Amino acid sequence: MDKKPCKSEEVEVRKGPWTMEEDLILINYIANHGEGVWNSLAKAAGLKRTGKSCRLRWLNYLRPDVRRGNITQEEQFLIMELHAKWGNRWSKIAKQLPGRTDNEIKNYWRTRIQKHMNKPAEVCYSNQSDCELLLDQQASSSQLPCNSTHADFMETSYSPLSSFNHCNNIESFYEQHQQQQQQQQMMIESPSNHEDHYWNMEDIWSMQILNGD
DNA sequence: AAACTGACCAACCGCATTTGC
DNA sequence: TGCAAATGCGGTTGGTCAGTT
Repeated sequence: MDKKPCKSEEVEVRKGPWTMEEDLILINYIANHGEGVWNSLAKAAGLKRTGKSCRLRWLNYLRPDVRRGNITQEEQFLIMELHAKWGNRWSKIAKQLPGRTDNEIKNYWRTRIQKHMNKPAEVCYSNQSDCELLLDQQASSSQLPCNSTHADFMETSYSPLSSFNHCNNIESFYEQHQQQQQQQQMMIESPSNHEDHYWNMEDIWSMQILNGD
């Protein structure tokens, strides 16, 4: 992997995708010591990552309350509403969608919504009334009435995943996790040429399921 | 089957803000 | 009050994969 020597001290800094081992170390460390003070956390945990990288990994992927899976129509509706109100304030928008990260919303906006907005035939809102028109169109095709509020959505359609209790039996989880991966590997008979062990979305989901959801 | 293309998303980078001394 | 370090945020990049030619 890409490694750069640091200016002041010759410390290796890992970049690129996180391995399962690194994730395990980070989860374990935070389970025991809590999050925060990321630079010293990274050092204390023995991770060759920057504090920034650890924080990002934790917030966007490893946090137990991160909600994976497709953005629902109701969430899309809410994102569009909030973006019309606040612009590219992704973290602010993300706070209104529990379990979703600013990075995820930002990516979603750019790859899905913005793409459609650029099409000339579609409504591109430049003011509030245009936006409301678009939102009404969205809402009419969803389960929520067009005058639904954020609170309506939250009460009716959002059910947060129960947090996994990562303090307790994380080691046994990993044993199960690895066994599952091996079984899946055998089933699909796909040659694995990765030297590192990478996580995928399903791993995180199964983590939450295994821990009592 | 191979090459190409576009969509998606994890992770990095740089800058702004906050915090602690 | 000023400075350095830590943190937070938004923009961007690069890798992967699925679909198409």
